[in-house]
Amino acid sequence: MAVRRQPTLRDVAAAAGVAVSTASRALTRPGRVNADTADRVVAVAKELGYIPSASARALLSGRTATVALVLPDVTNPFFFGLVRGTGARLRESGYVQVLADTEESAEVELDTLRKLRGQVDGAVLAASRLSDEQIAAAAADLALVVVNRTIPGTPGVLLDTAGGMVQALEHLAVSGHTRVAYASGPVTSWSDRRRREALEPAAARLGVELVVLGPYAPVRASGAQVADAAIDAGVTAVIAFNDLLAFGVLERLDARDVAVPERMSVIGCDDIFGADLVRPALTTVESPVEQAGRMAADLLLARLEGGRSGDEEGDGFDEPVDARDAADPVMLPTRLIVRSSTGAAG
Amino acid sequence: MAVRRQPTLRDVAAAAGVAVSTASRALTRPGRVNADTADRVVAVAKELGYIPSASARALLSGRTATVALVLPDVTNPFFFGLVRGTGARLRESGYVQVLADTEESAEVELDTLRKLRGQVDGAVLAASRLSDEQIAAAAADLALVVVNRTIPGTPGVLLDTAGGMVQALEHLAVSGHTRVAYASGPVTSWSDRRRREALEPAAARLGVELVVLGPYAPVRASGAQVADAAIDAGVTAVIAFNDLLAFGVLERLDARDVAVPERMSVIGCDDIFGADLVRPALTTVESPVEQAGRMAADLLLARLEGGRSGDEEGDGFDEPVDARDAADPVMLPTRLIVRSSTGAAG
DNA sequence: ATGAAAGCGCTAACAG
DNA sequence: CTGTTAGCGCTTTCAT
Repeated sequence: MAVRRQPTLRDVAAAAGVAVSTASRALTRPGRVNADTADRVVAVAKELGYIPSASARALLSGRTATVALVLPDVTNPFFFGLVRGTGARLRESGYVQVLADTEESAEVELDTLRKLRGQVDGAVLAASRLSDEQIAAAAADLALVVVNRTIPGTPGVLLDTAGGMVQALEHLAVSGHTRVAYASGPVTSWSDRRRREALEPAAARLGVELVVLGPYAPVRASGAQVADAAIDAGVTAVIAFNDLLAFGVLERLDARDVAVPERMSVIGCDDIFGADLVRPALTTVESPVEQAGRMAADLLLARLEGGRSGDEEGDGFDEPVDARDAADPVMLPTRLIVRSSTGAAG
Repeated sequence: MAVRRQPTLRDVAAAAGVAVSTASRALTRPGRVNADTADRVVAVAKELGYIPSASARALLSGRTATVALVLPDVTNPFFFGLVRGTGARLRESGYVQVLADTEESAEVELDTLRKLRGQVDGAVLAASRLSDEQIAAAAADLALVVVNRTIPGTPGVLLDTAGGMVQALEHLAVSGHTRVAYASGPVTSWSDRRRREALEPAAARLGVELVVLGPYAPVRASGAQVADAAIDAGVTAVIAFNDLLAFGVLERLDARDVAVPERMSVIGCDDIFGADLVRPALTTVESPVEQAGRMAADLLLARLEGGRSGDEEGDGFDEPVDARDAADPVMLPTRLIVRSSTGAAG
């Protein structure tokens, strides 16, 4: 501890016998200065353990080389791939990634976004709990990219879990299931709505009766209700909103001595850690989350590095809308992973 | 997008018809300014959507109100509690927590620490991959608290997993096991060394033969080797370095048709997500990780808020060592959670 | 090629 | 109680 005072550029310049401006150039633009001088400055800087002050640089340039990834819950396994994907891509471009956990609270999320403004150059917003309007408002103050949301004017990347669920339904239909339940997630979930909208016509097409259960909180504990409701409904298969819920379903079915998959097939979504660990192993929909993270970071960096919207001295007139702002969000395909929790209709 | 220019304090002051210094005081020290003036400034600030620049404030004060939690792998379930604990405690004190993932690499960790200097007021270093010397050196430049490491002069908090493992051994001994394997973790692991040092005398005391296997990479894939080695060694129980490894052991035993716990008992460590999900459910050592996080944050905040070591103009003489620097690190107790993967000796 | 000086947004003296 | 001034560490004109 007992942190010692950091050497500043002035110290380096003094020690090297040059002006601060020269030292600055030597360190940031080695080409624009005498080679010998540059070498000496660099040597001195290293010797002194000089590290440029991020605050000072940020104050001057307005850029922090830092990007935030804002998540409702860092410990949700679903986001792991996202963290890796954005992190990798950002590091490649010399950015530092910071993670912000909003604890599933819109209020905390809003507050975080406010504090972040000025601290970071931009943010990737995943599974936001905010309304479209709130996000749009926030996007006016901070470069934003959303994941699994469509906000007009804000770039985003989408995971087509609805498509994966349709694959799941097809898989069940082929196995002879004619009555299948979908255990839906939170009413506020954009993904959930999309899935129901995709499952209904698919069920009709496949000649399968679809029973929509719920909504349920997408956690393990809700699985018991789902399992009971599914048995009541007389279905032979359940598709759960996510793997956590599916885990709970498996537990409850086990407790009630309902054999899986003989009497009930179970399908989850996300392929989180543990899906292949439970017995029977869970059939689930896998999303290219890491790729989604990389793409989200790409979109953000494109804004940051590219079209710097230099509206200094804005005089009240609205800026023309950037053409790319209107671009459709990227949609990434998902796929069904078949494991032993699904089988022929009982 | 199309981020608009942020209003500065100058804008606020101008709009309120006061000097910037007055505006500054009104916003930060409402007491030291005329109430009416203060109200007006605050109103104007809100209306303009003024947000103080973190960079400017940091540049001036040298403090960023930000603390980093540095982890080898954010997606390792073991760290979840830590993230929550430090996060909660830091938020209480108005600090922002940023997570840095070092990808299990000493090099990245060192680099991260370098970049962090100046960006954050301090850092909590968990499961560092650095040498004691490297950590000590880093601690000279940045307020540091370590978790599960003992670095002279650097405060830390320890999880007594070694104690938990002794409990595990006792549990096995009571169940009649007389020959037990410990599947050890990475050679660089401080915890692993402590555990072996604690298990050996405990085994002698309990009249149990202890077979140390390994070292193994603490991942699921290594579990197969562990299981095979345990069977070879003729033990009736395995204590694994962590749950991930134990999961792998369970898988392999299942594949080889070795009944658990009838022919082999299995114990893990950490009680990560999934430990109660696998079949049979895993007996494991649970650590108060969240509490550890809270304590680590406490220690760091104490340094940050308290004894500001103001060694301006250091003249070459060493600072006297702060008394607290030498304090023994806090040690937190752990406990065994018995589930169905352990039973009487086969 | 290099130095001097201005200024990013803010706070902390120091006057008034 | 409030305005003026200086300066945090750095980059960037503008001279030289």
